[in-house]
Amino acid sequence: MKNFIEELKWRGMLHDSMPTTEEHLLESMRSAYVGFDPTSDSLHIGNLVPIMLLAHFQRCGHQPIALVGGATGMIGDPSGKSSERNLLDEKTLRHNQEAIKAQLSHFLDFTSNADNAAVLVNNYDWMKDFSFLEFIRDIGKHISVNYMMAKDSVKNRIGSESKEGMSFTEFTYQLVQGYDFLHLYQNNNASIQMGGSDQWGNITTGTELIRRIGGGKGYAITCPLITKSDGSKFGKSEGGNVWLDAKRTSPYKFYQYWLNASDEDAEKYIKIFTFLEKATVDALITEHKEAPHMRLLQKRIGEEVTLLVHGKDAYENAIKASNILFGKSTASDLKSLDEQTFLDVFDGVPQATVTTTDIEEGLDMIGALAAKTNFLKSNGDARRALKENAISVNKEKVKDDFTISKEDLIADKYVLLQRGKKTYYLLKVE
RNA sequence: GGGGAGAUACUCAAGCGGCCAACGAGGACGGACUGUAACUCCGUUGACUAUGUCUUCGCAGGUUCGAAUCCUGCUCUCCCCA
Repeated sequence: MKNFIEELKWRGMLHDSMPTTEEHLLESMRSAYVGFDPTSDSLHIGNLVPIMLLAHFQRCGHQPIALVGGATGMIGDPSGKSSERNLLDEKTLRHNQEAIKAQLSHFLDFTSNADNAAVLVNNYDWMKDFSFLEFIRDIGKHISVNYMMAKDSVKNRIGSESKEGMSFTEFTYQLVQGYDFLHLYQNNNASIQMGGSDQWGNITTGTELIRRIGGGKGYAITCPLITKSDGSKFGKSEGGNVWLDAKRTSPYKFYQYWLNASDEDAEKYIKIFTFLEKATVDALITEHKEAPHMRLLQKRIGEEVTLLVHGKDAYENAIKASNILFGKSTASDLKSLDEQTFLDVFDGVPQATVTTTDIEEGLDMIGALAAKTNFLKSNGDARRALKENAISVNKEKVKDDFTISKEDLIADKYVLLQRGKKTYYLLKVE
């Protein structure tokens, strides 16, 4: 049995654990669970850390349990600034649960016959028939309000600086989550709950219940919350969350998110988000430091994580797309792309439509940039940009005397316009 | 209620009768450099049928050959005294 705690330590994934957790894990196979919020049908990379906790846990020979918080998701965890939750109907809940399981199965083995095959549970299943009266009698009785009030998640909300206050529902959250732990302890033999360091308070409420009601011992392991060296929030790009679902965040953008990590962050990420061995990671870091401009670390993280989440084809397309946007690709590279990949790459780029007649007559650059498309705000702006040598058609710099003709079409209907290095416009011919 | 100062482009801020599409700084964008980074350097930053024309300096009038600039009224902002 591999030492899970050791593994977490060198990866920088251990924030805190209860005393004797390590011994408990070394004794025999154990089961640990992590909760996921099913308010959406996709996880995002913010969920990746707890996922990796479970994945490493399984690789160390233990059994991971993924808990979908159908019940708790309705309440809203007061740790952090959750806004009011919408109630999910059961159909949506089940749909989300299946989608989440599909994503988790890239990291966890649900199907093997081994003892430590992963399990997915939904707390809605045991909470939905639990009446309020039963709950306050059987569970609430064992935990004092004083104990609950001492938690940071509660203190922060009822202190005098807090303007918001907190509803009874939110206050109850820790009890419900705590009960999950007790339930899994009794029914799934789960003795450990893992989560982000903000979950410590909620987890200990669970171990408290296990001690008082179950007469046993529960353990807690938390991991640090991931930060970025520039202070911005991990897992967000301009467009919002970076999702694991390719429909929400294209594999190309997903790959780019990792590639754009700073050197400092990359050293942390490669330990946390890949399964690479310590020796490999150390070698990579040394190599990276010798030639930081090669960005070996970022590329490797992007590769490992994209392969894991989206698979080989998607990863290769992401590389191809990256080379087209940032590498020295040519018009012929562009034309070799099939239409779907082309559209994926330029997803979100401003588009405009011109007629086939425009192209047949030869579309001049002023028309293509401003007069007919409004990509730039005036004809003068377009002239200026041309004079600055800033405009490319299909990745090749053009002057103001250039006209777009049939030969420039990609997949027979697109022309890629570009101002400077990063600003793209897509001209569609109909 | 009385007195004073002000309103200029994305922001700050010069200009106080012709040389003003309006100094300068920041931002933004582009070019060179670079690691799809940072820094640095250079350029662009009202519109257009463009060595020219048109529309802009709180709003509306007026004086003048000529107004961002002077005058009158209005709107708004800030400050001081009551």
